[in-house]
Amino acid sequence: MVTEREFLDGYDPRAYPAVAVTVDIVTLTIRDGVLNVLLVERGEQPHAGRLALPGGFVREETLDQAARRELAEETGILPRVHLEQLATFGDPGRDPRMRVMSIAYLAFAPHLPEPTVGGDAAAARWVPVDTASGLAFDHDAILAAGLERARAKIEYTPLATAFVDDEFTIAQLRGVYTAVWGEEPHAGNFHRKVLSVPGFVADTGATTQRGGERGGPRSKLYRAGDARILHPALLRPSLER
Amino acid sequence: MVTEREFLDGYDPRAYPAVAVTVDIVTLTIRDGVLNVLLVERGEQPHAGRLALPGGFVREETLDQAARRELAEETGILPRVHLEQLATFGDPGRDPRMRVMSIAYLAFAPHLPEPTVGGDAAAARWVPVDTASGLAFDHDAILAAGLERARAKIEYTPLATAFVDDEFTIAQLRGVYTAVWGEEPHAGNFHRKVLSVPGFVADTGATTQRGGERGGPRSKLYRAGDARILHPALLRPSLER
DNA sequence: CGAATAGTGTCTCTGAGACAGTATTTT
DNA sequence: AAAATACTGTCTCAGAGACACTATTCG
Repeated sequence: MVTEREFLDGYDPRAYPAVAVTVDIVTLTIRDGVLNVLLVERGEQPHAGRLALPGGFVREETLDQAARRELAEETGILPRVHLEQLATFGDPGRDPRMRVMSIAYLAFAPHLPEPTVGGDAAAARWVPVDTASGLAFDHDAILAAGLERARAKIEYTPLATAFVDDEFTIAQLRGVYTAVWGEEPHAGNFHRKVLSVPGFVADTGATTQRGGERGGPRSKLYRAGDARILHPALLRPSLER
Repeated sequence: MVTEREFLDGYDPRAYPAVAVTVDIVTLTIRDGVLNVLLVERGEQPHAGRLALPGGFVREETLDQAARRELAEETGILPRVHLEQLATFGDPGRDPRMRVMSIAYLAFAPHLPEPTVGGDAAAARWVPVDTASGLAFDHDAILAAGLERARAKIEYTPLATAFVDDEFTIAQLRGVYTAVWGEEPHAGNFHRKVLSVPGFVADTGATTQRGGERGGPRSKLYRAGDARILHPALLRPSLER
């Protein structure tokens, strides 16, 4: 990594152009069957009034801690959120003021109430991903990277369970795939498949209190299983193969 | 990302603790059937004398450009190397001198001569990944991340072709999978599979000049095809399913 | 010649997807 | 009753893996 000539003990960091390091978070959830992303409205220039991903400076903490802290500040506490590093965006000029390295994180959240504006954010709100464009800075690209990661990740990991409540039905889980992929898997085959993948879901023995709103039997309730990867994977129908 | 209160127009970056930003590169190649990684020997403290991943400071350039530039400086020019961002390592204390954000890159290189020590590196050399441990800083973890990425990536992309010459035989391609995965796919099934995946390889019409060293027919020569993803994928035999 | 290897044939088993059918619950 | 939905049965086809076989070329 750091080479000898450039980074001697006597090296003075202040002799180099300053670089700011931030984390920006693509937080996804599903509301009314639609994939939503958490955005904040910028109050200051540049890009005042535009929507942006929540984020902030990295302090004396790990990057993961920084992401978790920022997310908690924006939305109130988030106990069971899945967080993972996505990619780092640091091209010159992405922020007009100075060089900013943004370490993007991806978060999968279950359905939550409206975000509590506890932190810095002037106004944080959920926005359907279809209508989230024209974001500040290069956040359109960061969001796109997060969406693609999420779509790929629920294929071979049980992370779709991070979008639903602790106990859920197979139909609710299917709703996650429908919302994230933008297309509905075949209900019957999906059902059998989910139950056949070892460790994906665990039966609770309970069922829902009533059937669907427009009829239908009560469904069994499941919990997330202990598998960390899905074998075999659930592959997206499209993505021309 | 950057919030209003913390990053006003009058914000003074020098008021914050300085952060250095580097790129570190996991460069993989195959030498004599063994997966090797490019390492440099550190001349200065900390970790003087230990091996480390090559890398250096990010200048006024994109992160991809920084990685490509550093790699060229360490190894002489690299025309057809595949480079991709891996992850960012920036926990406090990973460098004892100051906060250093390292944006790790992964490079797939065809077999190359010994690296030309054109750049900063005191001594750069290829090291079999099996024997590459005890690296400086947190480079063991970065290397591990690179290896796992490489192993997964050749499953569903044609990037294994980045490890071989422009024209190659199926057996050479199989050697790539053997070296990267650490286990040999079944020769006959591998052969048929590679030819059956659309766009993985393209027939050149030519064959090798002679058969194997210990006998066997001449093999056909192929070039990389135009596929960017492999359908269906080549899955690792192990990785208990 | 004997050994090694390229490339192909074939069989079995798993799993994906299409489709249909049954049971249960709603309005 | 009619509609909706949970869940299951069954068929077909693609593909993975095991194994065997032929053809070619080396020492």
